[in-house]
Amino acid sequence: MNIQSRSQKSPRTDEEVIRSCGLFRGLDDTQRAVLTSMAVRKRFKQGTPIFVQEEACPGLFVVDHGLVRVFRLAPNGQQHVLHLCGPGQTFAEVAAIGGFALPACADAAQPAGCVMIPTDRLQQELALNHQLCRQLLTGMAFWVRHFVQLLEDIALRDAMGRVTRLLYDSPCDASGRIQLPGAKKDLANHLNLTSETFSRVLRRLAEQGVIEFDQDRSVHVIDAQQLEQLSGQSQNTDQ
Amino acid sequence: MNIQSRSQKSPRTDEEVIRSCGLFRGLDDTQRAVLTSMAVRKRFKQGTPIFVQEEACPGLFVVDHGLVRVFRLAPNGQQHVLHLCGPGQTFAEVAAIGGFALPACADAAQPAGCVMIPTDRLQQELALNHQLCRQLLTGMAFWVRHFVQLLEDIALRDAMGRVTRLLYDSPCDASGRIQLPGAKKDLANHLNLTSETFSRVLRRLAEQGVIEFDQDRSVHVIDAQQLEQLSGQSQNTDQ
DNA sequence: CCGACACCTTGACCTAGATCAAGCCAAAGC
DNA sequence: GCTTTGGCTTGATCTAGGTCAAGGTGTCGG
Repeated sequence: MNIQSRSQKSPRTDEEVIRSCGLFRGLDDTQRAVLTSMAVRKRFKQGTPIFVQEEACPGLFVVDHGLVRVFRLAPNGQQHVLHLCGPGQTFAEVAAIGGFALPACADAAQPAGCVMIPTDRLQQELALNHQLCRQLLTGMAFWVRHFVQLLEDIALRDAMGRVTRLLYDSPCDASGRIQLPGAKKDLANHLNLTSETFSRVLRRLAEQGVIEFDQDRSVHVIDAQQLEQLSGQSQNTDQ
Repeated sequence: MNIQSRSQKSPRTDEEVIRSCGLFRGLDDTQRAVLTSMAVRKRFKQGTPIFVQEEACPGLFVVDHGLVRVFRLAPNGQQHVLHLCGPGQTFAEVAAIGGFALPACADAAQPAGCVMIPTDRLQQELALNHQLCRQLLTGMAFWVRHFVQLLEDIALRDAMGRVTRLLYDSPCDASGRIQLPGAKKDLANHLNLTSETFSRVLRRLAEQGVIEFDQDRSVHVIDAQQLEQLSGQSQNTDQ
């Protein structure tokens, strides 16, 4: 529900991709040039694994286009989607910066192109570059806050609360149309729900006239006010 | 289950407290001296609030002695315990470093003494001190990893899995005795369980001969092997 | 010593959401 | 074109864990 007019032109230069990236916002041109000079292009077909957890971290990835699914694999095979990364977002930053093994797996949920900054070069640069260090430190702090939020959602909200919050936080165009990022099953999993429950909750919202489905798999928000209200509260307090 | 012989002498100097702190491990003496020079002592009686979420962050806290409960308050009054901080642990680091409002509340679960490094002075220092910056960056990365772990636990494990993992990760003395940190209700809440469920799971473990209760509210691990096995797997796969 | 109170335990229920199963539809492969 | 495959919906059922209620126990203040 954050109005956003984005026209994604796919083939961008490495420098453009890095500039579009929130984690690097605040760096000046020279700083960005340094990063750009280290950058390596990576391209992944839909469904291909990008890396698996416990491996050494190859580098910090910035998504140019497509969609990357970052998920944690439990010993029994269950998985939990930690993050769906679209253009401008980063993944594997934590391991690249902290210098430890990858805590999660990633694959391409849609055909994806990324810019990668190799771990060792990043580390070299961090050892010298104070401004970059500070920038990433702030970025990391935001990242922790994000996870605290996610934890709260999963711990304190019911299914309806989680879904409405997802919708409320999703970018939409001026007419209130939301393009869901990725498959519903992945979104559901990210919210720690089954796709069945996710589906049922959406139906319930449609029945209550809060949303409508468009033909092209997107969601149209009718009653933004009620959506906000539902997403603001945790647990079911209505009626 | 990590054997640990710690004899906690309560009245420590600020410098000692800061040295004992994991987040600052890796700093040399001069660096630590800088931090020490900024430090402010804080003392809290049991039950008193230390700060509430949404407020500006007063500083980065390091626990000297006692126990601090960091929790997130939902609009409807429910709360979720994010962290129980004992000696040597930090809290409010994220907001102090990132420079934003506090994402959670804190109060003293037991009478507690802390060393606080005020936000503004920390920020000043971060602007200049590259080594400190790098150190905290690594610390932050570990912190994110910790939260990912926590998320996985809550999302992917059942009650038994979460409790056994808590026990397995808790420090014990040489004879396998674990002193539970804080009240059971807080521990249970941290695991996103009710105290009732927590209680039942412990009883079940006792019935299976994995643990025993000591008179002094501590837990004695009998069958460490089985505990490890139970804590290693997610979801119930036995029998 | 006697409440008062907060924590913990235990039992009896109850519900949100998982699981199972069936069917639909669109894209992909042949 | 037909078949396969994978995602999505929907209904019927099951269950882990929450909720409610009733003690039990330890601690504190008087």
